[in-house]
Amino acid sequence: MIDKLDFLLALAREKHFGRAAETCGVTQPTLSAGVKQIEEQMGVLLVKRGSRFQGFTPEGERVLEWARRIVGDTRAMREDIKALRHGLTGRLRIAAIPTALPMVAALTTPYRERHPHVQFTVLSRTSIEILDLLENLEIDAGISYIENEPVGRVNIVPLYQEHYRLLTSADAPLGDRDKVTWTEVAQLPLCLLTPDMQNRRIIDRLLKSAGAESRPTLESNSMILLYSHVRTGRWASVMPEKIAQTLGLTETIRAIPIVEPNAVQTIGLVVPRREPMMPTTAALVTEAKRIAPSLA
Amino acid sequence: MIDKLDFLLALAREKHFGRAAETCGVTQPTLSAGVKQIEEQMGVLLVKRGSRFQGFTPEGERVLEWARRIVGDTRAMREDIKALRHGLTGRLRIAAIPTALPMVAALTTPYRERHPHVQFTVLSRTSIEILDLLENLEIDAGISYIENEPVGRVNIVPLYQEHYRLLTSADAPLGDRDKVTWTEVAQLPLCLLTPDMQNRRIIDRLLKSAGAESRPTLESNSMILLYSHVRTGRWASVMPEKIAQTLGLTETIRAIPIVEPNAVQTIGLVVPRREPMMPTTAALVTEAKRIAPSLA
DNA sequence: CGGCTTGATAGTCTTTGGCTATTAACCCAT
DNA sequence: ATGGGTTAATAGCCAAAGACTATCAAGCCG
Repeated sequence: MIDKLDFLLALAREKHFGRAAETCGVTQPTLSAGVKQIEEQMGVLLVKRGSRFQGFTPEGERVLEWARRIVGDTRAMREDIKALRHGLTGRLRIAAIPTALPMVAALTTPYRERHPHVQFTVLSRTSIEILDLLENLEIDAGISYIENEPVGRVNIVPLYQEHYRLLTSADAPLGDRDKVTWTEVAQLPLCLLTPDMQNRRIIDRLLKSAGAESRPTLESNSMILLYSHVRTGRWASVMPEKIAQTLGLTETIRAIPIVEPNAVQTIGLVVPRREPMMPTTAALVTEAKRIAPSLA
Repeated sequence: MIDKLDFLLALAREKHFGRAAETCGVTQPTLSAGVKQIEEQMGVLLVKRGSRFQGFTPEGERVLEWARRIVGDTRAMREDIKALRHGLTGRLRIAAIPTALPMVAALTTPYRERHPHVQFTVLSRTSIEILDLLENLEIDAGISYIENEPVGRVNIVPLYQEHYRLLTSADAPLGDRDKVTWTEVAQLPLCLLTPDMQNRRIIDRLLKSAGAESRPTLESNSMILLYSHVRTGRWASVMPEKIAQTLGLTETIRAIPIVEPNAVQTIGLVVPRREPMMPTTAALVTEAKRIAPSLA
């Protein structure tokens, strides 16, 4: 029964019977039969069919919600019992927005001190994708913006605040300043993240509210790429303070506070709202609460 | 898998392999094998054995908690989908403390107006038993005292307040009074519920704090029995106002307010804390919230 | 020590679940 | 239109799981 619900989750992820079957480690006919069996038990069609996958019926969507809970709880139970016997083990899957990646180490390092047998997988994703992955049980925790609070069934632990800096060469325009305004920043040719990243949308909003338009000269979804351009001394970018520090400032590259307004965004840990949590996830929440004050 | 978890729940209820198997509709070896299989999957002994059932190991208790959630959610899912198709159907299982039984009709009657296809099972139980039944998924909702708030994973909807009355014949001692004190009441030979009922324990506490001892002449777990004694005119009892009204006052039997103190206990609906709830249970909560003000 | 209760074990049979191979429906490009 | 390519359903087969009956072993109690 639970395996069949898992089939359904895979189908929701992949939107394709064959691929869903593959991720479940079964063949396509097996997955088809499994889905059909749930439909018979429920007495309703759950999947809209027609020679190819066409999405779920309303009942199907509802069953999916339940399936996420049930499958999630089942896995959590297994982990829970395993932790009772062997301490914390297994793999903790985390996804973080690119600008938060440098802060992940602040979480994983003390975590590993306490629980050396836990392995980590850390993915760089957009804030939207993170919520999606959480929902589909593909990650155990996310690190993302937490302003628009409760999007879905998640719990939130604030971690730190993003402050924005203009990254530029000391001898470039504005490079000698102690602080700059958003209006001034808007005049520069910038390297920014692509618009699917919330960081970019936040910066766009700030530029716009300063009366300027966002017209970045270069877009990328990689902070490394943005930074390597800035390092040449010929480009400028806007980055959160923490990541700018981590990437390392040289004598020639400066990170200048941007004011008017002195914008702030809160970044936090996002975990599935499940009671109790998986033990590995619970330990991550504990760690987050522990270190949050020291990051403030 | 889910069936096996259900075996485990049955075993927790019955504390006996044979009887548990019977309630699950399987034979004893089948249940034994099922339990053993979960133990193998988890890699831990869950049940303490020794020629007869001796309770659960700590890991077993933990698995039980998860099993309750998972099995409960699975049933809720089935009900949920069924409700989407056929409207609300099925059986709603309620347990209430004896003194609250007359109020159940205030809930079931409007409920039935809206959802005529739902059938009811209403049990009279002690407040302790109600929490136990809720925990073990044997009832969908309870009606009980809600003072010592969150005992376990439940949600609560206040319904009304119990006020205490002395039930006695008009020509018996105190029978002509407009109100009496607890100290006075303590002097009478009373018919009260048995001490396993919380109502009795509350009354005992009130009598004690009035400096008197509780020495009921007659104890029973049935309100009907208590009332039938009072009706003879030779006995007296202490009952909540609502049930006294329902049982019917005659010209000779009076319900006299008891003061010093004018004690009050809140009675409420208690449902499993599950998100979302079973649709039939959710409808009951809606109904409870609707009628609560009119009972105040 | 012997009968009774309770849970485990053995042996048999049915059901379920998974696989491969094939078919049917549809999309689309020629 | 028509034929190739894709995608899900169906058929047929086999292995594994699950459930039942019958029996056994360990305690318990008189």
